[in-house]
Amino acid sequence: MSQASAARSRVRDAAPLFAALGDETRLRLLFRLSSGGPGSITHLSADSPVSRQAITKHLQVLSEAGLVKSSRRGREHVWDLEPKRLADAHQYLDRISQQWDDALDRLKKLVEE
Amino acid sequence: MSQASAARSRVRDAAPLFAALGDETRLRLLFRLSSGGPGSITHLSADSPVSRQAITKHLQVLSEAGLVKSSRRGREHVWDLEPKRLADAHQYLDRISQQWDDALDRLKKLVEE
DNA sequence: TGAATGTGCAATCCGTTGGTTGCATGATAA
DNA sequence: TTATCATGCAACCAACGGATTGCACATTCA
Repeated sequence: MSQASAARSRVRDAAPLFAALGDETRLRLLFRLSSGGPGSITHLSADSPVSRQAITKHLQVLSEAGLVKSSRRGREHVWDLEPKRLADAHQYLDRISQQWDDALDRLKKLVEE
Repeated sequence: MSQASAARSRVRDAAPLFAALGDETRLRLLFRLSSGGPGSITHLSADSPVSRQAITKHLQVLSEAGLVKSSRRGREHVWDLEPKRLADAHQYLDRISQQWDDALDRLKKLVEE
């Protein structure tokens, strides 16, 4: 795979991931899950100002982005974090800032010569 | 400030930041700026499949999120990265994964007792 | 001055999204 | 078995977002 097409597929993977993080309700859900542990939909929507259905939809979005996963326990659906995916987001940011630092270095050397 | 309200204001700050990152065209712009250095609107939109106006709007969004800044040079507007803001995004992710690790530790100790 | 270049502004379009409400279904506990 | 509780499904709505086009304005260069 060429460098350019690798960059394209990175972007295609990263955009929905960040988009999923780009909503207050969803971020609150993530904070809630990371501090309070796994929980059912009803449980999670009890802490929230919006309706249960809204929470369901948000969990769906987070799930499609790979940030959470669910498992059945009796009649409940219990949702939990998927921390690997957070690490992915980290990596994308690293990649950008690394490129940036490299570019600055090149510029610096160019000026110093 | 209480812990809860600090968390709320973090969320309010982080959501638009991630939302700005959650678009393919904008991510490509960031990669382009981080690897190719600063550039004018016309320059940046030359590399892109979408129109110049679209690029302008995206730069506006990135600017409101604090990820880029512009300066005039003659009749051009030159846009550049604002790397501090990338570091902010890093921090938010750190906070979530840290909380998660802490929660896991607590759970572990609870089970071990 | 006049032509070319870089940008901004405004209107418009259409798909997506965040949210709601109402009802149906499926599992559990008394 | 019959309430009850946790979800799912569907329709609907208002607002937002990404993109386009057309035109105006400002700056520069010949």
